[in-house]
Amino acid sequence: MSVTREDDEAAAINTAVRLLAMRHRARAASLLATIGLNIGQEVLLFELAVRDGRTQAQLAVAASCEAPTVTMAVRKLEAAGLISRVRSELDNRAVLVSLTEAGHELMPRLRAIWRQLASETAGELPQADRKRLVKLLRTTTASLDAADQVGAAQFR
Amino acid sequence: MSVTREDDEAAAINTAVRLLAMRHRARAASLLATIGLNIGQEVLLFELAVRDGRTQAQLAVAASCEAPTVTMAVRKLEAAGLISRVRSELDNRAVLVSLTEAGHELMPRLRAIWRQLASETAGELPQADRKRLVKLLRTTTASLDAADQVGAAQFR
DNA sequence: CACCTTACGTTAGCCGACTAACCATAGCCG
DNA sequence: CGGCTATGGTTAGTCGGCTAACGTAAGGTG
Repeated sequence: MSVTREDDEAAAINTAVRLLAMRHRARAASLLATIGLNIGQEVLLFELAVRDGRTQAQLAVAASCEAPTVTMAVRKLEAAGLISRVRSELDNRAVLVSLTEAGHELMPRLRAIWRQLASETAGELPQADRKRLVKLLRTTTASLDAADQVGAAQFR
Repeated sequence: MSVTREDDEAAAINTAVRLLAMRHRARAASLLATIGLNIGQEVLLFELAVRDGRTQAQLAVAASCEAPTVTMAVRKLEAAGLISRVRSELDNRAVLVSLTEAGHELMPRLRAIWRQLASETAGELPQADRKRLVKLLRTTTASLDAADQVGAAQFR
């Protein structure tokens, strides 16, 4: 058996991340379904609630996903009547996305679901641990980003 | 603006989890690709390395995913020559999955990649924080599991 | 023994995320 | 001005995960 202590630690970290990711996503999907949303759409709604009338490209950056993902999500949100899309007058390529009245009205329920999910995730933790958790999650995410930059840079 | 402090905390937690999940998965996929693996397959290989000759149903439980997911992953791993499938003699429904020679030989490289990923994720953290991170991830995962049980129980 | 239920595995179909390739428009610059 | 490059958005196709439904085998029970 050539499994070292390091292997065990690596497995512990990687599987812990993977399992939380799966559970959190699954639970989010389940909760969002109760208000007729699919997962992935909520991110855009939250972003638009903060600042309306942004382009899809801006939303992709804000949501930290790719353009085609935004295209599909935005299309379904529009079909659901929650957002509207209008061509920008300043840039004929760009599309400005805004919350409709229905979209605005949905936000309170969406926020409630988001609080519920966060509570189910970390609600049992003491306040200090919750802070720590978020901090650690952000640190590790940033660390992975940096590694990915380097990794990608090798192919230039 | 009806966004409370609680909403902010909820968003902080949920987005932090979501972002780490995305980055970690993406980086894992990128690293696994260097040894010809697709994401999702590594879990089964690790499980088989621990105990060989398990049924797909057992693997599904161990990998914490659903049966059809195992079916597809196992099929591709077999096509890649890394595992073999034989019908169980004790139970004609079951299929026993085992690592092939090639599968065993791949493990060291797979472990190296897993260490690399864990290092890129949490390598910059002091040892104590790494411990804390894993503990927090597991606690939150368990918490979500419990919530999901309750949530699902409502439909009975 | 026959039946009903449970368990294993597969198939079909859906969904969100990605990449690659494409079209159209903007913007820069010789 | 003409053309090159960069940018916004869409389309097509892939992949992993899920649920639902199916066929088959095992196993308990009347």
